[in-house]
Amino acid sequence: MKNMSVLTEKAKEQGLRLTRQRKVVYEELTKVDTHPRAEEVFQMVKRRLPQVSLGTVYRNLKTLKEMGLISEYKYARNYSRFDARMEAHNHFTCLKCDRVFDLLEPPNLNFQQILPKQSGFKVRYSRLEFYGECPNCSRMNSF
Amino acid sequence: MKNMSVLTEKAKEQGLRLTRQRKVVYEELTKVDTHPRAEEVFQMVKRRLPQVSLGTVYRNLKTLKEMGLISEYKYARNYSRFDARMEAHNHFTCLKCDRVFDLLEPPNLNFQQILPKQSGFKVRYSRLEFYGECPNCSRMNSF
DNA sequence: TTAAGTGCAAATTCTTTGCATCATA
DNA sequence: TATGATGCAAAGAATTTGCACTTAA
Repeated sequence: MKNMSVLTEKAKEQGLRLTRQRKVVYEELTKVDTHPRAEEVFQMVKRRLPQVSLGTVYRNLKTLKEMGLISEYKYARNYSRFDARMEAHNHFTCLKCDRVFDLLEPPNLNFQQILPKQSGFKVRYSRLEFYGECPNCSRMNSF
Repeated sequence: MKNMSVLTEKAKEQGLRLTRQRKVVYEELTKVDTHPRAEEVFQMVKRRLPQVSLGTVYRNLKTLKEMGLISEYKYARNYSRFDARMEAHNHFTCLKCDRVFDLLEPPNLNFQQILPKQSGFKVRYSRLEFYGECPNCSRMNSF
């Protein structure tokens, strides 16, 4: 699993230990593309490490984020969702089933179209979030 | 103040009462363009109605949102920000001073560029959020 | 008059943290 | 073996809610 070598590398690089808990949190997060919440990650990790605590999961999610290996999204809900996919991409949140989908097509946004060059705003990053019905919920036509 | 007649209208329309607290919450929110948090709205309202409670402010923000008179933004923080400006617009969040600016230029986004027509995703609305340095913090050049 | 709305405080939800102990490097 | 990480439980921060009282319509 090449993902693990990235983790090992980064950990050594930053003088951090590679504990079983940290490894499993990262492994489980790379397995899914559902942008799980901390509680959901906790449940996934718990299946493999029954003794793990929620606090440890929170601490490792924070550490992995600081290592640049995962992203945290706080948009549109009162809790965070986590994602091990690090390429720039957009999200589609289904208002019905609450799932978050990745939209991998590049956004192709022209910032200058929106932010005039002389405005003085320096964009570090941007996020484009879509909300609506996913194909599955849309098909059931019961919105 | 024409904003108030909108409130009166909507309230009558939906069989809701127009209490002093509800009125002042809305009035204060229309006065600012700083996207205040619930606690900040509470402080603004408290200056005019010292007896008001935080719970009442939360309840009224929720009600006003349901009335379609204000918007709630939960992006990027663990708390909400509220806004009485209802036209579609984008936001710029300064990573340094944490202020949120309105960007009124229309986004001019072509959804189909990002979401292929046949994808099955039905977009209800989208949000484009910029993050970076505002003109003021950018000028101080100390990021 | 009467039910929607309020004030107050307690409860909920998500997240962080202090501390004694554990285990990686 | 030294110290970064863990488990546990308690604390925090933002928000919601139950209940008796108030007030707009």
